[in-house]
Amino acid sequence: MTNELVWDRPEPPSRPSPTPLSRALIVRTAIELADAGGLDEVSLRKVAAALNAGPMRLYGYIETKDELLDLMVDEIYGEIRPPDPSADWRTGLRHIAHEIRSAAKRHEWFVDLLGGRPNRGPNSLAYMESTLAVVGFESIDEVMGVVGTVMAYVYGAVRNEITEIRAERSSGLTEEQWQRASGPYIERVLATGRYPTLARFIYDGSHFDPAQVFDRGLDYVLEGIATKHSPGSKPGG
Amino acid sequence: MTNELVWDRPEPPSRPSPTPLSRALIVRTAIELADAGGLDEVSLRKVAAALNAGPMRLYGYIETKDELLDLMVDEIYGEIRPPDPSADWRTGLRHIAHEIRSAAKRHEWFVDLLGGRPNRGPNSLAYMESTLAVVGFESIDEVMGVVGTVMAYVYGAVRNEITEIRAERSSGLTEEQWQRASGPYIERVLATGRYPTLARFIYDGSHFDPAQVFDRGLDYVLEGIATKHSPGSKPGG
DNA sequence: CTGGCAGCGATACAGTGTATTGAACGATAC
DNA sequence: GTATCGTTCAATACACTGTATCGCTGCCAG
Repeated sequence: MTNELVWDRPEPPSRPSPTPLSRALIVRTAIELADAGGLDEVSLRKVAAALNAGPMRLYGYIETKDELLDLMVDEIYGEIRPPDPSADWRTGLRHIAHEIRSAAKRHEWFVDLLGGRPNRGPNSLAYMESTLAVVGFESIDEVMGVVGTVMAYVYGAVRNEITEIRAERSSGLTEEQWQRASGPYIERVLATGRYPTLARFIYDGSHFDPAQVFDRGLDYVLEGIATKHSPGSKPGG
Repeated sequence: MTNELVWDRPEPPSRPSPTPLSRALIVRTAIELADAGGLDEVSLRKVAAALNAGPMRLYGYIETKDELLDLMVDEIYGEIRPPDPSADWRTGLRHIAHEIRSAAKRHEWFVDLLGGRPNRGPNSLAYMESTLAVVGFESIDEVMGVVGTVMAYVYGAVRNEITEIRAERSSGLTEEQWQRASGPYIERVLATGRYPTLARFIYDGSHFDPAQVFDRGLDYVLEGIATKHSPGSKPGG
């Protein structure tokens, strides 16, 4: 008994010449999806679909989803241009801080993944290398303290900035507008008089360019380091 | 036709006097679960199960899971003791920084939620109020810049510290041990000679008490602020 | 032509947040 | 005392996640 309707099978069962895949291609696709729609758009099914593949196919190139995320982070580290090696520590660190900030603005999801787990990819290591190298004190411990402090500030500041951008986007309002006009809740709370300083800030504070805010904070940090390491107070002392 | 086996229904269909619930109780339970096993243990089903309830019952008290997370964060803010209002700005900010750090060590998940979305709960607002109030410069803009900088540093530093603790716990090794002995990967990479400073740090760096590292960085930041606002350089100028 | 093999798809499973549905209860109206 | 109503909860269902397993398919070695 010959089976009927053999001629309109859903697809010719022969392979439809699957797109060739590679780690790099998968990572690039995932980054594009994340840039467009945030980390929520990076699921193995969605990434695979964007590559005309089934979800399981990715496991031939990637151990686990976390590994994919690590690769994405390392890829972004690769976008960060190292400072001029001849630069002094201050301009070098400032350069790196700005690089991180602008990378995070290009890829907002970057900051969601940054502190999450230690990163040991090649680009990440190169980034750490050039960052440590630009600080020229002799004591390696001091170098680490300085770099760690600047990086902690950069990371926290960028995270705050991105969070604010997202809140504005999702509410369609500027933070300033939001704070002034936001649902009756904040108004009511402030009207209780229990938060006088906060109220003063919200009503009277002028809101600067985020880049300026970032730079001012960075200046505080760098100035503090310079003060503690000024000529005369030898490093290591 | 009488139904057979009516007597051994899975449960007497009358209500087994369900535990009375409340927002506060739900939040407390969720925090306990998170403290014990991280945010992964906070799913609506697990929280509900810990309260002998079905998952959907929580929705009578909570709009969405994100709201639960917000409530958890606000609860932790409530644990932070405000600084002595008579303290000068420097000791006040230092106090708050330490409070945040110790709260994050008690509740490691705290840092995962911190920068995620704006927090407007009552405890969070009270925390912001007392933080802003402790900085006594006259220009509200300057206060904001100072507080924002310190908080960015604190947030980034705490996050790094918690991340390191987690990595150590999951590998069973100290970061130092890990770096020195870790799988051949790091060794091999360092052996390429492309990361001389990094190698020097890993091999020669002495690893301090995390609390000391935190304080040193905090001192950098506070010192920088003090320098820029030293008597003579009037605030607002 | 026949076997193994490698790569890939389909299926399956346990878990998630949440919408919908329906059943049981207490209180209220007659 | 009975009927109805509204509230409160549990059960079910849905779309989605990451991933283990399995079985098919086409290619290459013999």
